[in-house]
Amino acid sequence: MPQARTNKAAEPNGDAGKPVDRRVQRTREGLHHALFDLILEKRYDKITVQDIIDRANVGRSTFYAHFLDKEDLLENLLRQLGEQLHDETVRTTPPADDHIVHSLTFFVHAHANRDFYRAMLSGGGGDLLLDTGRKHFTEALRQHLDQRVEEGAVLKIPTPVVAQYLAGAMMSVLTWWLAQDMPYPPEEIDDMYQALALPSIEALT
Amino acid sequence: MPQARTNKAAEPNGDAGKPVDRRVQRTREGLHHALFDLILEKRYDKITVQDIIDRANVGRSTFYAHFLDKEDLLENLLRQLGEQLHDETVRTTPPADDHIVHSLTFFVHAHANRDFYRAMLSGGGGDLLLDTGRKHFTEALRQHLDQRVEEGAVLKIPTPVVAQYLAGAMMSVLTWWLAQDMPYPPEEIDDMYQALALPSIEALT
Amino acid sequence: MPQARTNKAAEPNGDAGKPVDRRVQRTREGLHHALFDLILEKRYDKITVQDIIDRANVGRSTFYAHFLDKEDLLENLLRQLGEQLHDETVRTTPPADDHIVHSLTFFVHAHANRDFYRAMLSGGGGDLLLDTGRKHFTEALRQHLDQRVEEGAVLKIPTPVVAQYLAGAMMSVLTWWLAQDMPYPPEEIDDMYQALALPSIEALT
Amino acid sequence: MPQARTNKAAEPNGDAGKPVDRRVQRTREGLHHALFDLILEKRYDKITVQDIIDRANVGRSTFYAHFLDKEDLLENLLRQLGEQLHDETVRTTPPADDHIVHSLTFFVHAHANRDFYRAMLSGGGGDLLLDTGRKHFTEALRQHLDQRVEEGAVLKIPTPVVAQYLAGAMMSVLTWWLAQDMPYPPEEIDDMYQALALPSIEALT
DNA sequence: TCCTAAGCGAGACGGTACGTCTTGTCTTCCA
DNA sequence: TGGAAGACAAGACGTACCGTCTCGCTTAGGA
Repeated sequence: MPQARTNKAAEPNGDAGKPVDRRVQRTREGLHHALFDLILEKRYDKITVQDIIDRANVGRSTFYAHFLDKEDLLENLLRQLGEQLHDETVRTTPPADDHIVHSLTFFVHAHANRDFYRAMLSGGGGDLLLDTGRKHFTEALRQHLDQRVEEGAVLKIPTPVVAQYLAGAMMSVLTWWLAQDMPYPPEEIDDMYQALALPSIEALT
Repeated sequence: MPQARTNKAAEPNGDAGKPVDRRVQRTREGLHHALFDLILEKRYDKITVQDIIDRANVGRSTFYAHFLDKEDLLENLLRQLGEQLHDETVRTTPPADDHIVHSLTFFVHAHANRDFYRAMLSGGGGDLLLDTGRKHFTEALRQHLDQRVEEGAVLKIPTPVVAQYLAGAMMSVLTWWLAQDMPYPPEEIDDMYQALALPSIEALT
Repeated sequence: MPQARTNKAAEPNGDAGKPVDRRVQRTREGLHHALFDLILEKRYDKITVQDIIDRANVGRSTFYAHFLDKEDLLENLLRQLGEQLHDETVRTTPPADDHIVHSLTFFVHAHANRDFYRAMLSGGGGDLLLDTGRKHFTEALRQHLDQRVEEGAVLKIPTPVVAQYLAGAMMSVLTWWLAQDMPYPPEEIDDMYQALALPSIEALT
Repeated sequence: MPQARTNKAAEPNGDAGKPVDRRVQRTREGLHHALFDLILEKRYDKITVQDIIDRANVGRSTFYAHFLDKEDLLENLLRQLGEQLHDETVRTTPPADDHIVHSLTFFVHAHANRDFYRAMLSGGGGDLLLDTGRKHFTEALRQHLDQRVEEGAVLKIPTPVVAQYLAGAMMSVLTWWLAQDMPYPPEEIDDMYQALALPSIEALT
């Protein structure tokens, strides 16, 4: 019976609760790095736990003390990357933006980490990556739309359907763009996405 | 080295070359059935080749004589379902249709086979199902759009991007709809999809 | 849950029941040999299942398909050696023998297989070897003594105690003799054993 | 490289050199107790170091600061019990005794500590117990026999062989007696042992 | 009485072996 | 004699212990 584990990096916020052995932090980061590097080298679904712990110079039991399995580690890694992405989004947002959602940031982030993204999408781990991305995106859209509803707008189509529609379209375009070796710069592909998405949204009310 | 195998269902049409041992056909169908049933019972990615051959009352080597692996069998099974879907599409199409593609058929088919679809999407085999669906859909869209280009229309956005966008949106909505236990009848969810897709297409020219 | 397994070499006797794949027999013998060889090379309790299967060129699961664990394999091996010993005992017995039990055969057998015996006794697997030996010996003694009782003899001490006493003494002398690098030929050490054992037996009635 | 450790209980005699933190003594005793108790509860070879330190409320490193491993701890424990046995032997010896060695004390001691003995013998730790016992016994016999030789006796059989023979027989009878749930009182089983051993010794000269 | 070195609990860690599981190949037997 | 049954090699999995180690806390014993 795989018992629940912490799976939490030490909260970076002020000095709180647990002291958290510095070793723990180092071990977790080492495993993150090891997986990240390995993904760039071989298909995700061919990577074994043994590969990871060899790379990270970590004992087998240590791995299982921190993560439930390879996938759990990946989720953690993705969460971290997601937070990094989110920080960028928030920090770099131009105040006035006629785009419904920060889709550009996605494309830029994918472009910057193209090797990793491509490796994930073609190596069998794409599901998790896309699901994570879709979830973020859907959430952002939902908030945007709900806000408009609160402002009095009346939508012909339920919010979740719209959010799901636009997020799925986004992920699909992103995937295709990466698989084609990014034949357009991030800004251009984003323009296309927005050009397709905006009419749908405008037609909502 | 996994050598190439037949991987072809025996052509059912009378004329063709091979006589095709009736036993072969029976074996293949037995395996199809076994996998289909098992998918309804347990997560796809927890189903083992052993499970399948036990269910089908077939020896291990027999399985590998017909299919490369579990996934190959699934592809075969999906192809069969796809053909069934295609037949329905073609047969039932109303001649004049303001919808760009036969999205309704997808929803209807998913509704009819909801248990199977849901099992696939939540059991780890969703990728293959969605990819197959997306491929069909993308292809239909591409043909539709190319035809319009040939008729002289000038599109602001490259055809493949549009096709990918709309297909991805479709799959995403379909997935959400199934995961939510189909809160709308197929016709209604399809209307929503079309309501979102049409403005984008009209804005293309 | 480790389920019960066959643990039976195919009966060599005429044509009976199971056909028994020849491979099975070969695998079992290969594992026997591998363990036997390894025992001569390193302490028994430092031998791992991995060592054994590497040596025998056998897959891990194959090992566990045939034996419960390392100890189970050893038991099988010892049983085989025991049968070999028993055959010798029966075959070579001089019809008239003033010795109470065939102790000489033990010493001779140990002498012939001295490397194996010594390795077992010093390598942590002595228990099993001695228990097997003691069991054989005790049984032989019990039969001898019971027969005398049936012939009308009256013993001052219960048969099992006597059998246990003499068998334990035997194993102890055997162990010591081997540990000392057999400072006497088998016949001589056996004479000593008999010289010590006979007075006890004669005093019984 | 496991370095040598003290492995010595603090000399109880007052004057000696080192002051020896009282905590040390307490810790060692706690571990002894913990192991002793655990042996009565579960098979010796299923007891882990973790079990022991949990029971003793001791840190892992503390355990290894005092003992090399589980077996080392057991040896210590047995040595302690052995000294207790030896004290009894010496203290309670009747001045004149026609028995060659104090075999009775063994039986009595085993009877008094029957639970512990039985647990050891059936739990995989019997070897160490019996070896310790056999060593004590052999030594006592050797002294007895050597003394007789010095008195001019001529033995037909080398002393070590005889000692080994009688000690092994003793341990074997003891083991059997315990395994049978002690069907005779200690005095009776000892009488049997002596009745079997004495004729052998008398026949020596 | 204070101070300091030691003993200690707690437990993270690298390692190793275990017994289980699944895969895709290969051999044997049987119809 | 061709195909089904299933034995097999390979190797990853998650678990269980081991013996080492690094932390701070507590505490005895010499100053």
